[in-house]
Amino acid sequence: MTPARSPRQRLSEEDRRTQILQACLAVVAAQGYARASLAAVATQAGVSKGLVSHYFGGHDTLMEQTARAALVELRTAVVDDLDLAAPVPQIIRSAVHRVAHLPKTHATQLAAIGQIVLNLRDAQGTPRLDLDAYEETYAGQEELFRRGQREGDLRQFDTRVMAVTYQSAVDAMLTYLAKHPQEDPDRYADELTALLLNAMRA
Amino acid sequence: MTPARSPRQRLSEEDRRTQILQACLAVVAAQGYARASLAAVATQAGVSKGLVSHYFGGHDTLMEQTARAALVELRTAVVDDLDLAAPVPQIIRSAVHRVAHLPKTHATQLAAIGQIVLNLRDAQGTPRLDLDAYEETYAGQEELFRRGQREGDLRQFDTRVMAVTYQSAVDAMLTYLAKHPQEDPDRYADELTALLLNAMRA
Amino acid sequence: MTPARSPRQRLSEEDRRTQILQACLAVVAAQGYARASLAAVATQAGVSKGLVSHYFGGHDTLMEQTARAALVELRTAVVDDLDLAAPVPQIIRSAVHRVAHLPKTHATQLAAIGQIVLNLRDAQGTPRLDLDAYEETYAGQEELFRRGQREGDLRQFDTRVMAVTYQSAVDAMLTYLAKHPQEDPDRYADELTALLLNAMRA
Amino acid sequence: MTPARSPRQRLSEEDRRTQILQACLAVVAAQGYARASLAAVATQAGVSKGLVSHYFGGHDTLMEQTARAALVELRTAVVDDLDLAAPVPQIIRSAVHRVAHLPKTHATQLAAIGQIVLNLRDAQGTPRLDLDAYEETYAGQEELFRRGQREGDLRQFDTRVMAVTYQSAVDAMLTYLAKHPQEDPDRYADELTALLLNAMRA
DNA sequence: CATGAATGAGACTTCATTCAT
DNA sequence: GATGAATGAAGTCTCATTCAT
Repeated sequence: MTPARSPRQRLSEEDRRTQILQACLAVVAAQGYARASLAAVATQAGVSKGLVSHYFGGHDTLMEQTARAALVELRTAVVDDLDLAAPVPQIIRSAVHRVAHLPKTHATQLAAIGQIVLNLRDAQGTPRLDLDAYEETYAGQEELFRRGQREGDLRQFDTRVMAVTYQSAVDAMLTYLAKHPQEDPDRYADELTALLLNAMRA
Repeated sequence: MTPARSPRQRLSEEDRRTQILQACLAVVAAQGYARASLAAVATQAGVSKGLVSHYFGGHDTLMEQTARAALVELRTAVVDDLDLAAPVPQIIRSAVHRVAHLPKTHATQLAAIGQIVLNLRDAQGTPRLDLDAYEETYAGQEELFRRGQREGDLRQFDTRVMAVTYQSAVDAMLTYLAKHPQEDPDRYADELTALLLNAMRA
Repeated sequence: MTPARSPRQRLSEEDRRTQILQACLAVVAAQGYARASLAAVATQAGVSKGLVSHYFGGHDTLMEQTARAALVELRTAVVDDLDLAAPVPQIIRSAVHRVAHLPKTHATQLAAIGQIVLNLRDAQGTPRLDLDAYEETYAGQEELFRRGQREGDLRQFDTRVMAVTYQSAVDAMLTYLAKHPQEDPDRYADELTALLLNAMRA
Repeated sequence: MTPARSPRQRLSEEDRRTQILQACLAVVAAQGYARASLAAVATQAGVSKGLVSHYFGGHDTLMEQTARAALVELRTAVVDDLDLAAPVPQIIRSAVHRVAHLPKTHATQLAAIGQIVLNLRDAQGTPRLDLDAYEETYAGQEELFRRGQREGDLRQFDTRVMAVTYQSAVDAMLTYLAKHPQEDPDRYADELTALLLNAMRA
């Protein structure tokens, strides 16, 4: 919680940034967005408040970059090594299983992203990290679904509604497994895959 | 934004409380949790800051009561007049359609509840309005699903996973329709009902 | 602590004033000057805040009148029935004994007066209930001492220093007995009288 | 009243703390406890409100530390260089004379301590700086008196009553000299010493 | 006469941000 | 480059006071 603090260590800019981003991630996940003051982040990182401002310009920028960095970590964990040439049902099954393990391996990232996305706003009060990230995701999934339909693995359905539903089911699995750590992720993933493919398969 | 302000109007305690709760709901939905200061709420309601403190004791109590009041409004809008004796698939279809219309009729309630639930925390930093409300909801839905299975309308499946998934699909519909107001709620509801019943039906 | 409250009782102005003064006395003595808000006094008296303002004009006036009323009660308790024609040493002995019993019978008055005298100030920050009351007291005592000197009961000494010292010794007895309720007031009074007369007597 | 304010002067923590404590002492002595808000203290010290909170954590802590610091100053002024091996009557004479000069040299400390001790209370409303300091003082004086009795300089008397009375007489001298600056402290001290020793001496 | 709803000033406190060192 | 002392702008909350009923 309060890492050692050797005074005046000099690090490269790159190292400093990741050090501070990780600290911010940890504080937001543990304490919530409102309590993640610059002072709290600086303490967690073992640096001075001034340094945080210096590297990230200010509070909001730090939060935004923290969210983006966490999102990259999640994407990598899910997509890495996924065989995108495989039949669509198999891709779905693999992806769902990978996501099911995120709460155990990337709990802080999941928690922090939620906090930041929902709370970070611009001067007018509108959300700053709009869910356009989702739009991107939906498009990719629709394309996947359409390939499955073309290849005869999936039946005909509205790919947009399915993409939204699919994404939501996966998100819900995350929330549920995060709140119920004793559940077996793979069992849930199996059930969910069956449910989804039952709805999709030709 | 700044409603007329006739000086020193006297209202009953009941009226004042609902007036302030509505104002809080509006501000949280429009500006986000962090910007919903007592000052902002008071301005929106057209009353003094002191009055808000007087009636709600403090910031956190106001937020909690706002969330609870909004939740009651949503529940009423969905459950009211629903024929609970009907066959389960028909109940599901009706409920999904009603929920689909919430973004148009109860957008502020939906937005505000999300903000408050995610942000309101106690002194230790743990969420204060835990999602135990969900647990309650899941239990009710599982019971419904089991009745459908007994009556032969639904096939056998894990009712807990299905409840989580069902709820998430409905929530996602809400989010999606809120962000895409040009979509036809009933069309989406039809599609989603088909998808869900396809996964459930015997 | 929270007296019964029959709504809208109508009392004469005189009764209302004493009712409120007593309540103020009690609150100041028990909670201290800073906590004796008009609201606290009104609650203690079982009346509305508005009524307190109405009868006393405001916070400071109420405090001043409370102190004056308490002082009158104390003076009466000490001086009443005192045989002012008796030899001076005897008067002193009687007065000291009476004062020694005040902490048991007039504890609230003693506590409240101290609080108010020390805290009540005018707009410039200077004490408002100046200790001119003491000046009056000193003058009376000096006169008494001089009579004793004329009558040969007391030796020659600086009557002003003696008056100040005498008053302080009596005040200290009050404080001491208030903090040590198990002490016997009459024993202390005997000792103090002996001590004082030893310093004064011819 | 409003000292010069060079922007952003940087001081060591130690210097800042004493600077703020001195400012608090001055404001409490001049304006009274109730008017010694953090804002008033900060203005007097020529620093921002935030800094006062930062160094002292809060209002009550600041007041307590101010009182303690002032008490140390007073003790030092009285006890320093006092020949504790001298005969008891001579010690008393010296101490009384020193105390008699405090109103001229330490008026603010005297006034501020009185204010703070009487007003600072904890959450339950009970005094926070209890007069246990007095208990300590009484014990020390009783010991001194007993030595005088053993050595034959003082006659037999109740040392506790004498200690309370002695302390009160000295306190009263302080109050009196503070209110009558034209009085000669040494003359008063001479008179008081004579009076006290008359009561004590064998 | 009496109430208590309502206001508004001001207190304390927390932080993001700046800047002298 | 790095620190942390210092500022100043909110924000929450408390009350004395006013006034419609």
